[in-house]
Amino acid sequence: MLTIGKLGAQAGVKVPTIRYYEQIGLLPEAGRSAGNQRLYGRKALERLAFIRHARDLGFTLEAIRDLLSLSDNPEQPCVAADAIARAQLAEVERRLARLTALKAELERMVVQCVGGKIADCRVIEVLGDHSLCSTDHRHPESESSP
Amino acid sequence: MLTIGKLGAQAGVKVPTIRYYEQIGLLPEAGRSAGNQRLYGRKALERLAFIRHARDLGFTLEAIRDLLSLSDNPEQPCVAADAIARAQLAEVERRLARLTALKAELERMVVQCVGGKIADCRVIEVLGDHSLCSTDHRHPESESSP
DNA sequence: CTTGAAGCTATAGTTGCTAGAGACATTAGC
DNA sequence: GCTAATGTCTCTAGCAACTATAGCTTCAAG
Ligand SMILES: [Zn+2]
Ligand SMILES: [Zn+2]
Ligand SMILES: [Zn+2]
Ligand SMILES: [Zn+2]
Repeated sequence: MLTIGKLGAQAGVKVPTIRYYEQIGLLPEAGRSAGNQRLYGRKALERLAFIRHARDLGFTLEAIRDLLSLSDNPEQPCVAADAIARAQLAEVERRLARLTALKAELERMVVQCVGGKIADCRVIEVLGDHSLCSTDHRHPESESSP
Repeated sequence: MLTIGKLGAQAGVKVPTIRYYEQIGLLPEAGRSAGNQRLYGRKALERLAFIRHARDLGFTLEAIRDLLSLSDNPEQPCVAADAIARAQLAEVERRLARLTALKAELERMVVQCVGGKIADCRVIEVLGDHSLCSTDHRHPESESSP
């Protein structure tokens, strides 16, 4: 049996994050010790490691919630899980495309600046005028982190 | 003079976002009409377009705040602005590297799954065990959107 | 047996907006 | 001139996915 701190250390997840996951129902309520401290077993560690890994791969908590409930039914077909993964792949590919364009623009900006006064700075100039950009990098819609 | 709606349409920024930018001090308080409605001139439009463009390029509002205050002093040297742009470029490059690794892992996952039961699903399996991954894609630290 | 680390709850803050409620202003049609 | 439809006003609350703080209690080492 692991305390929350050991569990977090094993899974690479901070203690408040574990409590947060429990609060939003991603982890089941942990059993408690006599002194009211959470205690975890091997299954909880596996589940938390799954969450951590999926987060590392950029899945949202909502997607992870679905993946977890799928993995709780091992006899079901896996098409739904695969669809979630493919959607995540598509999302990553979209971000990749956008970041590639951003990188190109940022490189252009910093390379073109010859380093004088702000009034002549190419960085400031380009930021003020998208028509100076070489690509259409504008923000289409929603994203999030990884 | 533009109302907030026209300004937003011109700059490609939603009305509540403009009010939010004013609230956090990124835009100066706008003048008001007799009926207490905000009115904007050409300078406000330029400033808002600058913000929008910088957001599109992934700069944080904090970075944009600094860039704006730099651009308000046109006689100063531009090294600080260039440093902000280079930091943003570095950030984009870090995200790009990470997303590239994620893409590889996700592709591996979906390709390896032969589509049977959840119990045999490669997607679920890999999510549960990072040692099945081909790269070290783990989340080092902070990120945010672009 | 004492002390310091680790745990507990509950609340609030982060970033960059977005959505809603309910009241006032402006504009278009008749 | 009047009314209805937008547009704008303020204020508050909510989103993701945590992180931080405060003020407790419990546990483990010396
Ligand atoms: Zn410069
Ligand atoms: Zn541009
Ligand atoms: Zn599968
Ligand atoms: Zn992995």
